[in-house]
Amino acid sequence: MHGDPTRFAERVLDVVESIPPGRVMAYGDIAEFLGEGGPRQVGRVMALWGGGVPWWRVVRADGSPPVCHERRAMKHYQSEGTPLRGERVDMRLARWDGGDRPDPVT
DNA sequence: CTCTTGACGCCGG
DNA sequence: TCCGGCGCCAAGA
Repeated sequence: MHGDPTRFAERVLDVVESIPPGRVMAYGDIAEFLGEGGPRQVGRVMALWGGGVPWWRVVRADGSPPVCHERRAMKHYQSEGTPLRGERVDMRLARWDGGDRPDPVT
C-alpha cells in the first residue's frame, strides 16, 4: 500500500487513537501537540493511513469534517454523541487537548 | 533542480 | 456566515 508509515505518521496515528469518543482534534492541534510538522502534514498522514484509526475525530479548525467523508463522519458523531452545530462539530465543546483528562472543562 | 498538489489555517471583505 | 486569497511544508511529477 502507499508505503510504510514514517515515525511522524506513527505519532499522528497514535494521538488520533487517544482521542476519546465524542471528542475531536483539529489537524493543526495534533501538529502542535506533537511539536513537529504542520496541519498539511497531518492531513497527508490521515489521507494515506487514516483508515485504521478513528479518522472522524480529526476535523478542520472550524469543526467541519474531512472533505468527501462528511456523510460517514456525521453518522459517527450522532452515534458517539459528539456536540454538533449544524453540519459541523461544535469545537467549543468537543475540542480535545490531547491530554488524558476525561474532561478538560475547568 | 522547479512546479504543482493537498483529509489545513488565518485574515479580510 | 460564506468566499476568496495567501501562507505553509512535504511529496510527487
